[in-house]
Amino acid sequence: MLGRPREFDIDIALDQAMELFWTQGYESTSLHNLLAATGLSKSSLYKVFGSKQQLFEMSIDHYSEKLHASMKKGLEVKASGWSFINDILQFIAHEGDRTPEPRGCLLVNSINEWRVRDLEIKKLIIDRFSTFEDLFEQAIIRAQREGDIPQDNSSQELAAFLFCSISGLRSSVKAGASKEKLDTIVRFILSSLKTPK
Amino acid sequence: MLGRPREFDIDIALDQAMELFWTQGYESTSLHNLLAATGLSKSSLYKVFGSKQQLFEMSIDHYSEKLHASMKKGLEVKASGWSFINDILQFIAHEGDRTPEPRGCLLVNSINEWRVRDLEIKKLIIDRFSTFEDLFEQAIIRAQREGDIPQDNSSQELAAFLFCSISGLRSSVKAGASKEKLDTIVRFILSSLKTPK
DNA sequence: TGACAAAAAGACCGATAAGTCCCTAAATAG
DNA sequence: CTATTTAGGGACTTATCGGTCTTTTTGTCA
Repeated sequence: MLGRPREFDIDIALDQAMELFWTQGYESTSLHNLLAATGLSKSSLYKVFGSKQQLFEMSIDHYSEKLHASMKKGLEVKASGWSFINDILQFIAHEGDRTPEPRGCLLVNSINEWRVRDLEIKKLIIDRFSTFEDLFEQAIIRAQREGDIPQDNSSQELAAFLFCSISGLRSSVKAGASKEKLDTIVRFILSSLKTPK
Repeated sequence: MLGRPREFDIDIALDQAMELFWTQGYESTSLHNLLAATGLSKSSLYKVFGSKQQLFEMSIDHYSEKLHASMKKGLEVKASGWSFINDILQFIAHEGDRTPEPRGCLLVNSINEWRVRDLEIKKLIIDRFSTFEDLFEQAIIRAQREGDIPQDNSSQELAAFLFCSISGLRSSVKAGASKEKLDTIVRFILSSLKTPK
């Protein structure tokens, strides 16, 4: 309790930094940008977050936890596992309607950006990926139980396919595909999940 | 014919620069790296290619033309449209076997890297994308003619789906998915193409 | 009130970025 | 051989990068 009290909220600052990394990527985001976005001074940022890279890692964590929590909640709330999957695909496909410059998923962006350089970061990202794939599998298991997806295929394999499809959909959105094309892709993905192999 | 003759081959230098951008991305590739990779002097590089960004744009062109030519050739040579599609998916899925650090596709990487900043570059990349989607459509049309893909779905829509799936597959490869998982994904993609919707 | 502790401001640092420019080297044309 | 023309080497410029450190401010506790 001693000393001058902090004038900012760490969580809010982290959220703002995360938003910036999400929009711009790691390399293109300068310390200067981060200071402007968070309103922190350089010394405060370094004292609290250590370094740019550590702040990025914390941003990845923060993003994953936030998104995962909201999706987990979504899965619990939705009427069916199938509608959960459907809604996610729709939401992603229509990102271009909500913003002129779709930024996709921070994790997918980052796995593409962090190539050779830092294996620690890659590991961190990959680890988070599996969290989401697990969640998709839960949704698929539920949809199979509810009769919307045939039991012929293993839920794990279906989850891998769905995850891959979503990554591709993200790229297509970024590549500026038309609404019609995106709708078509979503239709195909959904239909593929329903088809016994 | 006047003056000191050039001591390097422009096309070779461009190819080397392209390889570097492909491996490292734009931001992470410094002029210094480019000079080392091409063996050019700074003045030569600027005289011939103008700037780092122009060199990158030329690299995108070069990559697209090279890849497109080889795929076009491949489509002509292959026994069937279906085997062409199959082989491409296998080739991409197994990139991890050929190199410890898969670099994916320069175009997909770049569309992810060039976010907000430069719309000209984004346009250039998107334009190249459609070239490949067209080629996929040709392959699908052929496979439909040959009876390997049902005619129920429009070739254009199938091409959009295939293209999206390939982008996703590339992300999965980069994310270090296991061989089994990648095989599963490929199996699902192929099966989806064969299924009337 | 005064000692103390922590936060904030921002001057400062070395490294490196992309890009310019000048000078020398090397070829040909006359 | 000389003049001309272009290529190449690399010093130089300006800006910005991530990161450190000192100084000042602002609070708490005794």
